[in-house]
Amino acid sequence: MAGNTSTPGATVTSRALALLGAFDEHHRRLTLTELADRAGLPMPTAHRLVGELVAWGALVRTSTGEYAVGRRLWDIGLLAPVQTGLREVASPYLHDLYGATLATVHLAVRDGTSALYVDRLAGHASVPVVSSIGSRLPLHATGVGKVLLAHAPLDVQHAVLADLTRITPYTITQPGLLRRQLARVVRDDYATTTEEMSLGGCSIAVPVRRGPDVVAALGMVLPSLKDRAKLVGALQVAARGIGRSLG
Amino acid sequence: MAGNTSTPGATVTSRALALLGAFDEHHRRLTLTELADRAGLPMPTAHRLVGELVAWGALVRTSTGEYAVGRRLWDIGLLAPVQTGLREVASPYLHDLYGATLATVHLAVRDGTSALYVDRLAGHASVPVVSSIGSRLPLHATGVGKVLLAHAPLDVQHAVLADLTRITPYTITQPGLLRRQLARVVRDDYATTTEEMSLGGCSIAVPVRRGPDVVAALGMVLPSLKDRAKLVGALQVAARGIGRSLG
DNA sequence: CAGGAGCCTTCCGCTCAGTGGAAGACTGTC
DNA sequence: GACAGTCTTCCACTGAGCGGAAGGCTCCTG
Repeated sequence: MAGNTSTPGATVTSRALALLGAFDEHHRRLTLTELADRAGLPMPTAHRLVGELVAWGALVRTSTGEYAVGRRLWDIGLLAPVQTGLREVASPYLHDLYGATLATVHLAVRDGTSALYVDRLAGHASVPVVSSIGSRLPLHATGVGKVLLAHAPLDVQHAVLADLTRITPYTITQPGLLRRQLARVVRDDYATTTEEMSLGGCSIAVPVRRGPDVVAALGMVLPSLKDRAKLVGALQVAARGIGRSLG
Repeated sequence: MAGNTSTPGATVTSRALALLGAFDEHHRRLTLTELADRAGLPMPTAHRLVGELVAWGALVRTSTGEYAVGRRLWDIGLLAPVQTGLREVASPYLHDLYGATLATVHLAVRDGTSALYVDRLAGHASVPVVSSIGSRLPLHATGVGKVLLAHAPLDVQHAVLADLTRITPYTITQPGLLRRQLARVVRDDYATTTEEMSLGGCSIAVPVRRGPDVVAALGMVLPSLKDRAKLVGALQVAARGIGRSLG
């Protein structure tokens, strides 16, 4: 829109969105300079656009002069269908599970080749875990991930099996081994991990089905897998309940 | 940006944001026509901007051809400081409370003259309630609202007391009566409502303090207030825990 | 306390990105 | 098969947006 643009072809909208995209889990607060830098915009341009975003409420300026994501974007983000159906429906079941076991409970969906954590419950007594709502973790190293992977299209499985990054010494990095595990996940209808994502943490997960389709995975993180049978039972009851409520 | 604009002075960014702002709790899915209408833009303009927003992931097009808020906006919305501190810290305490009582548990902050629900837990056994995460309800008709109002600046109190809309036959609409209740809330350190927001639902709420400041309110919704003393105790223990964790 | 490094903000002339009416395509409905 | 409702594409006109340059402002540091 301007004569002397340094990057002809870039739209105003794309610049504004680049500013929003400059924020991520590790950059929740940014100065104007950082914002301009991360969005690849000259300072004056960033300054003007950021001013508009702040005026609207997409961003806020903190008392320290830094910028953060604003409440209005938070509002609108919550309207995303990511949760509207699934999360809303699953919420009571997650609480039930949490109440019964006091372990960290997770609800995740597959987003490309990652597991996207849609909801998470963690109490005081729970094992500390790395996930948080909205975070993405690899499919091959988490309980919910293995469930989602086992029921994913073949091209996704191939892509994931071709790149098994090691996270802990116990992470499975051999495609053949993981492939056999996935077959077992389909057969037994649940998956487990043992310190594959974080040391000291094990997990169990089951698929959530809407009709015949696996739409999500429900899992929990524990210090050990000793009560496996009981936990799988509890998870499956909750998963069926969620599936039924999804209609 | 354009020669023949119908509304000179409006920036591209403001138009794009207007499109995002077209979504709200009651309009989670919109057709292009509705979007253009609600954003006050001509169809072709809306079409082009929406295309960019979809390409970036701010919006998604559903299988029915309607538009909804996209996953990427959801991601970024979650980074808002609204929850980062408070919600994260409070989460385990809410679960503890839920586990102990199985009632709907709420965490709210004051946003202007409304109570903004930052988190909510509801199980199967709980009374059905209107609130959901991200929703705003009036300060004068909810338990958490009364707590927040009682500790709000005087100008906010005046503004709210001047406009007490009736929601149920039991909603308090007399300023004098509410004023006396607020004094009691400050004295007793908890608030109650009886079918003032929704018929069949009562609530109890207590303030969450960070040092001397009331930063949030913690409440629960129940079919009756019979175990009031015990519930207030549980809420206050949780509220103090949250306050302490906030440092 | 001068000098300087890093921030942020304002200014302003150039120009191309953005605009939206008009027209066309693609549904479903009677 | 006409029609009403959606959505999509086209294109000539132009003012909104661009960003280099310059000016503030706030901390440092010697």
